[in-house]
Amino acid sequence: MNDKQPPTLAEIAKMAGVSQMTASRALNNKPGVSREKREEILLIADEMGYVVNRAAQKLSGGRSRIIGMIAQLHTPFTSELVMGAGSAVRAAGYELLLYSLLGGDRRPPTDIVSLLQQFADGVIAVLPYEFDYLTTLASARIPVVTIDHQSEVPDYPSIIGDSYQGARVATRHLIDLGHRDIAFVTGNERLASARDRRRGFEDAMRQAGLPIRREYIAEGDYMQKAGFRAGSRLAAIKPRPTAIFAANDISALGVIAALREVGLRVPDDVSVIGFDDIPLASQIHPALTTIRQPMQQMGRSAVNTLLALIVGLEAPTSLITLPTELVIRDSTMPRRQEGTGGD
Amino acid sequence: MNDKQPPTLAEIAKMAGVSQMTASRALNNKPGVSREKREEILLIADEMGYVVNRAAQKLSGGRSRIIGMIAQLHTPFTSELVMGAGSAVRAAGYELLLYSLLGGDRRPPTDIVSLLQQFADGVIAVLPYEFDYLTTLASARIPVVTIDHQSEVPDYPSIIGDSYQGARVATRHLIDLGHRDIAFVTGNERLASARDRRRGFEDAMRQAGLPIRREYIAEGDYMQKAGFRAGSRLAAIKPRPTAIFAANDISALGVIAALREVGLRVPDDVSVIGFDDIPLASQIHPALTTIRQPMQQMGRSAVNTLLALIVGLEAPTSLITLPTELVIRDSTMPRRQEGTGGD
DNA sequence: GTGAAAGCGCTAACAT
DNA sequence: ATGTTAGCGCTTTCAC
Repeated sequence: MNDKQPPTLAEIAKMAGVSQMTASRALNNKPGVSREKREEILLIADEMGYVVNRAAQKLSGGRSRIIGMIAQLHTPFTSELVMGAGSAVRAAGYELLLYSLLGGDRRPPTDIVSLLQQFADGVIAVLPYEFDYLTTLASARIPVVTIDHQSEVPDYPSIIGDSYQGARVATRHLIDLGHRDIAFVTGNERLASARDRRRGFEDAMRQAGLPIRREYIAEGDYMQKAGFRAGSRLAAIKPRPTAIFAANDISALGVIAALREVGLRVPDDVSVIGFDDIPLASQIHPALTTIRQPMQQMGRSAVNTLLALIVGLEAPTSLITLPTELVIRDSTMPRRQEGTGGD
Repeated sequence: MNDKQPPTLAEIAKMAGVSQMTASRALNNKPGVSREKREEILLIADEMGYVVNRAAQKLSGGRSRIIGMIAQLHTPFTSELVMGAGSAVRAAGYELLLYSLLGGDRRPPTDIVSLLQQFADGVIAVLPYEFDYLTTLASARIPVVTIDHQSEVPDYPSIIGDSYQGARVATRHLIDLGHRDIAFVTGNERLASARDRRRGFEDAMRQAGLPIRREYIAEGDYMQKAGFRAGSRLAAIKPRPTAIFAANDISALGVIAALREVGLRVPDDVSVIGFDDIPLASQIHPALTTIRQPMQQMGRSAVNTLLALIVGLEAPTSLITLPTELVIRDSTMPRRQEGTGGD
């Protein structure tokens, strides 16, 4: 381990024969330095391998040029969010630091957010909790933007995919294929997106004049395990649904696995449609019909909204809704005419 | 946005009628404070919602109790690592902050690591690069532990799964099933794990007296896309391999998708075995036979090694190799006796 | 255009 | 057991 300490601003300044402030201004691209000096300072800093200490930068009241993000990272959905946010952040000369909620976390991550606030200029929150937890936050010293998490009275700007419309379109797709016995696997209904998808499903059914059977609404939570349980339950009901709309792709995978376990084929026996269009959706067999949500773009929008807030601009709107889109693949097909649904 | 600034140590100290240092000692569980005062200080801090500013803490030479981790987060493998590391870190009263390498990143993340070092007491690196990049690091002011990334001359302690043994066992499994025409899809060979798996494959083949055909070694990089390409290529070779060993599960998924696309069935026409045992492996169809790597435990080991280093202990060993294990599921089966492999 | 002083919130080191 | 001093690396004033 070579332990030569990294150079500090003071050292760079001394080498360049200027004051710390001048060096600081030069390195931060701020006015008030002659072109000559600026170039020399930059050169020296580069040669010395100078890297600004962002902790000190932030502590002294400046910008750290870091965006914090808090999310349950081990899902394809948040992975895509991170990729989108990451590229947007870099394009703006910032860096993204992440905090991952663990699976079982139920507690409000209050101190985590304040931790992030100590380092970052803004934070993006993707929380699988009721909104209350967020508003409980000790203080919002820096801007916060949420994804997939709008509240009725938005305290923070939010980016969401159009879950309601997407769910309607998904349901409509199934109906157009001739299905009438359609089941729904809910998401984590502490999240508005899950409630919206359910509403979308129900409204579409109603508008088609189709009944919404209580047993056909199976509880899920956006995770595969619950999707599997829901699928098992639904497979056992008589008459069995001929189509299932799962609130997201991950739970659709669970549903499909459960269906298979009892010998049902997808889509021949049961059509399945998901939501999100995670990368995996197109890779599995059968390729999943789903509603595409522009996840990477959601990450980017969150960053851009945050960046605007950091610079002091008001957020253009407090709720940005991005459109969703039906992607038809192989897991849905027209209802079979024989009395399949029955038994 | 309520903007009451969070209280500082100074305020807590004043409220408790003690000096800052006493408050600091009390809050950090350090000796030198009477039980009475300590309790009062803790109480006040709690009531005021005091949260230590870790940036300041670190800057002043203390511990921030943060572990940094840098990895390409959007893979199931690293997700598991993060979960393991996250739980270990919490158990020790630390927090984990992550930096995600983006897909296309080729450049050495030098300044990122130094960024992390400014905040954290130690960093875990999972780098999809040659080791050189890491050693290039400006300075190692704080301990660094790597996962899946040992070098020949380890500068940093490393945690790895036993890729060589695992690959031998995987290959042996295929051989025991009667396969002779066995193909191998490589991993990202800039990583030692990928090279080890290839060696394990080759040694097992050799020891069984089986030939290693050049065309049966298809280049991959641990990602699904490359797995798909490899699968397509292998499917077209005559005689076609009757079994394929993919260097990790993700590329095995790609292989399977490619096989399916040309009408081949898994495992009936071609057996496929992966490596890692990501959660998805058991969920897809057919459930994937694979070599289990204790990913969460690898994350935990990395944290514990790091923690020891932080406390000043020497790392017990500089290379911790965790055992791997064969998990037989449905994607492999005995070679069919009819002249299948041929055409 | 440049610099000096002060301080962000905290903790080591050295008092007492 | 407790307090005082100094300083981490930087940026904000406010000078010139």
